[in-house]
Amino acid sequence: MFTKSDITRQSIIEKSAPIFNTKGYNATSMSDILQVTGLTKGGVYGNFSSKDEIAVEVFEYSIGKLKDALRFKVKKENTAKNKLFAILSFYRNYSIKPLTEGGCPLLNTAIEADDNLPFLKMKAQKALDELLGSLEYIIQKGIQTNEFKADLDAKKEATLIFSVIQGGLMMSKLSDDPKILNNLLEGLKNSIESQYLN
Amino acid sequence: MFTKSDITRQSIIEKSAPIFNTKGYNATSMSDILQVTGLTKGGVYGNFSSKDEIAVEVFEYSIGKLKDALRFKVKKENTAKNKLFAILSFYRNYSIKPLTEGGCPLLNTAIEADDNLPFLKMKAQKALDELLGSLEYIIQKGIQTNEFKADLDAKKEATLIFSVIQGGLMMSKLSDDPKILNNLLEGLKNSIESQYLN
DNA sequence: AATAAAATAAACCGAATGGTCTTTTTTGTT
DNA sequence: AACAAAAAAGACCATTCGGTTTATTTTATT
Repeated sequence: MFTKSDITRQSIIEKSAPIFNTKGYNATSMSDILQVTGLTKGGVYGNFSSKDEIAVEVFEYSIGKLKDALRFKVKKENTAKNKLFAILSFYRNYSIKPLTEGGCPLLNTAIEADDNLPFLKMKAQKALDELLGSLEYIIQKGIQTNEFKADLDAKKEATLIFSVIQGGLMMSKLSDDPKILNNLLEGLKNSIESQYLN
Repeated sequence: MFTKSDITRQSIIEKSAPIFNTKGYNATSMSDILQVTGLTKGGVYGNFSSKDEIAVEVFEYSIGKLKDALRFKVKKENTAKNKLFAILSFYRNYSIKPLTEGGCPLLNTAIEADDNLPFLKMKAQKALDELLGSLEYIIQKGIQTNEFKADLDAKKEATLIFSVIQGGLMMSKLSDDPKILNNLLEGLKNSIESQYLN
């Protein structure tokens, strides 16, 4: 059963997620969180011991949502090619319609945390490993089933695809132009079609 | 002639740059700046009207240094291919040996500023445009001189190269692993060699 | 050397920060 | 309905925030 505190806790996480993802960890204040949750300090600090703890759980919540959405789209496809295409299609227009307001939580957290917030950096590292791992796994499977060329370097290709997505996201968001990312995704699609397939 | 205040102003910018680029705009406090410059509030606010003004000039200083360094390396080469290679070589090990402590100021500023700091976002937008433009120009020139294939899409290729660099930077920095970026750069080099040349 | 101007020091300001603590309210159990 | 336990309210705290103001020192000009 869900205790009242479970529900409040989850509500704090869900309502704070867009703030952390938009303003970042440093610029998100406790009073922001109080405002968006409608709670007072007692209510929040009764359920979390610190802002850091909220930030960590918010990140895991946001990244979990992203992973779930990707998994859902990938699972529906049967070929490695179509699984990769599903991932690319997931990121189409992501710069203007992200899953969580503020853009990609991995990118945002990675940049903000890498020099100063080790407790968040660790979580982001793990998330990156998992996402890259999934991508690599799909490609590896494609090779094993003879759908993809045998000499493909799965890890290398996974890294390339993900770097294009993340770099493209940054550029599209900065330029307020979803086409930058979308064109890159189209390019990836073409090169998968022309270079991966047997 | 340089007035005393010119020198102090420049010294504040240069000494603050690593802090802004490492901690970000929000996490950099005026007292950080006082500490690193050895000045007091009077000394700093006599030369700058606000923290925002310092942040903007620091960004332009850091991005200027990056552009200068790139220009210097590019100018030494005579072919479009070698100019592109010079750019790739500039980013080799950038995640562990950046020009300015804290990594790429464009990437850092883009991510922190895009939702909340419009005055910095504008500057980062302009910097991205210029860097992409230079890249595109090199490729375009390569096409015009018949060094590169005529059907190359210069803008598209420039965007792809830069997205890989920026995405790779993020991943290398997050994973504390320069090889991620270096391998991507090597891949870019190979694909320029095999797909651009006539 | 005297003086005017530029630059810096240092005290001060109100507002906001993350966090604590006690009191009150809400909840589930009997 | 009574009561114990859990949860939330809200006053309170020291510290830090960016920024202002006045006094002092340093610099350049004569």
